[in-house]
Amino acid sequence: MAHDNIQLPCDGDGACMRCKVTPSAEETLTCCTCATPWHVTCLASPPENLASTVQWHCPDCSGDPLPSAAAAMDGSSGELFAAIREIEADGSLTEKEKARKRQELVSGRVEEDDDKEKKGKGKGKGKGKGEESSFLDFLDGSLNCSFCMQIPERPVTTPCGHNFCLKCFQKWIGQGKRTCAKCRSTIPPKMANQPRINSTLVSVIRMAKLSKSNAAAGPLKVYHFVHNQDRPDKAFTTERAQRAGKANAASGKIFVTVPPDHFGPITAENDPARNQGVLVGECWEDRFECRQWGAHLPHISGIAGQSKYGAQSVALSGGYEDDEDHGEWFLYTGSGGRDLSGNKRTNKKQSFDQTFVNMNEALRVSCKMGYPVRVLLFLLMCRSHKEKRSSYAPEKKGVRYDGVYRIEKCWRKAGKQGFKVCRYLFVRCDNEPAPWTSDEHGDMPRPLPSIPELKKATDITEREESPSWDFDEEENRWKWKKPPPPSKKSIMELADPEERKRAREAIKQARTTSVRERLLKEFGCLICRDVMNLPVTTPCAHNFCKSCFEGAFAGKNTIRERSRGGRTLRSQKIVLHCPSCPTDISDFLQNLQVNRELMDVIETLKKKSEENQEPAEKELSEEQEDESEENADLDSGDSETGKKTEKADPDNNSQKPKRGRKRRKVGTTQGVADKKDSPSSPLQVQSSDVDLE
DNA sequence: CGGACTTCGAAT
DNA sequence: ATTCGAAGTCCG
Repeated sequence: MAHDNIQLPCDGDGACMRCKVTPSAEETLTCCTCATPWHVTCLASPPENLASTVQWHCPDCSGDPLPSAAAAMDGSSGELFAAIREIEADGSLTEKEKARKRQELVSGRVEEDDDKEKKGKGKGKGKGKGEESSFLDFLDGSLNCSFCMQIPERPVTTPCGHNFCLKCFQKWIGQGKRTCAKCRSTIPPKMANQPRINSTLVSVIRMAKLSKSNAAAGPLKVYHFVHNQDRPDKAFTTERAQRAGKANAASGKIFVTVPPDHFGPITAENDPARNQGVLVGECWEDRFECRQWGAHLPHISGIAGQSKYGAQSVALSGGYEDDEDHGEWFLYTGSGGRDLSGNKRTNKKQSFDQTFVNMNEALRVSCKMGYPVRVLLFLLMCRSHKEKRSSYAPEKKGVRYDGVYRIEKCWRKAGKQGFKVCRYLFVRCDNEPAPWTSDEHGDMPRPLPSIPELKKATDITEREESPSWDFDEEENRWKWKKPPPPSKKSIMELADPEERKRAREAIKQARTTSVRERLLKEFGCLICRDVMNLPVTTPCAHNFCKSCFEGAFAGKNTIRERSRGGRTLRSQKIVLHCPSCPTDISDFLQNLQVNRELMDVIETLKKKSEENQEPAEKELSEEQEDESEENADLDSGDSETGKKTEKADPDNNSQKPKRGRKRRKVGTTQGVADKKDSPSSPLQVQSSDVDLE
């Protein structure tokens, strides 16, 4: 569809997008502003002499940007181009350095010193060179933002399937550019005005960052607590549950090994399935899934706790009109005081005073003791659907773990409805940065905010003794200064040999399935639920297999012929909604581009998981040896669990050239011996269930 | 949009 | 044993 008068650069593979030929070096001209290669012979007005070749601007950079934007920017863009030219002319810089400097200019960010940000803010974790390189190895540079050449921060994806940092992208747009910096496709105005963060890519990057620590993970430590192992992997799987709503579902298996009365962050040693713990910013579809990862156990109640012991977590959902959320700190309202008799689970009306009993008292105990309280935020319940959503607002609905907070004070006051409510001041105290910041470090102790309502408060409670969870000045991090309260549950459960046995099984199972599970969780197509094949990213930042996405609109035209009385009138555009949200994506559908960068990463991960398969099996067999006396009943017991097995693998494999096979020929004889046709693991049940949605 | 229906853990 | 809770879904 390329018209002759449209100028196009070379694509990511170096082929001219106009004539489809890959030009030789002599025939390639590189723009000195944006560093994009162009095919000389396809240019409408190629440079006339050598001098102008050296400092050549491509048609996109030399021409005026959008008139309105150019007017708004006035003379500054001229200065910018001059500065960029200067960088390009500097022979002492490598290409990468030039790219970085260009990006600094465009983004307005000035970093005098490369290492500065890496060294600052101690935190012991040290984003040293080693970690960085393994991180890059893993992603193989395929996701790098074209502006800054780094792993994209807050990645956004253009409809043409290219990924950039949100900030870099916005600066580019701010310069009046309306074409993709990589392929020169036009960027639709909606994307330009309101780029959405691609949360799947965020997950990719997070996984990549963790890959090193996971790879180095040693043998599993003794679990502390495991229960509900006979439950399904996912809540809401039975037919009955589907009929009656999600509340009917048996809540799923608990994946982490913390006791239900565990305080504070959930760390890697209690996460045998992933060996990463529950990370700040982790999101779940609903409260069932959140519960399975141990973050907030009650399925309905907003507060997890015991009145004599303390509260472990709270859910912040905006269900109480008196709540105020300021991010790093917020005011929380206690429970009770509402008449929920019968089935009025949604009654918002207060009909009597709240007192410090039950869960409210549990929160007060945590306040007095200075325990860390996990905070779960219900997304899209605090923020209205209607208000213009910022780039930072997650596009998914669900629950997000925001880290641990301390309750610095609590009191009672008259609520908006006249009845007294219990109030709690939560202040963040987590070693990981909050999901909404780009900080490298977690919280530092901060002064308490001033709370006007305290003047009218009664029953004010403050901490008297020193807090259990506090900031350690020497280590520069939050930690338990006093031992956390001992779990009252775990000891009992550990004493039960039956539980122990099941726990071991669960851990084994978790290990063998974890890679695949994570792939599925992070890269599942929102339609087929399998790992994405040929991923496409919508402008609203949702990801699907190309075929699923197209399938969803099969038979629907984007243009409707309006006819009345036999006469054809003007054609009218049809609005087609994204399968995951109400965004109109009919324009995007017209020219569907695969997110090849994302696809590459998925391929890498798939390969990696194949390679991991063998070591995992080996470890499994070792473990089976040392508990062989228990093995007899293992196989018989498990067979009825109609688990959702991943059936799509054979299909996928058959479509792709089998690189894995080729590589394996190195150690053929041994490889064949190791490789069984069907894994012996008991979770490979016959996949009779074609369990769709 | 509001009511009926369901689940699980905790507190009593 | 019984009650209740910052839930989720279907149905009218």
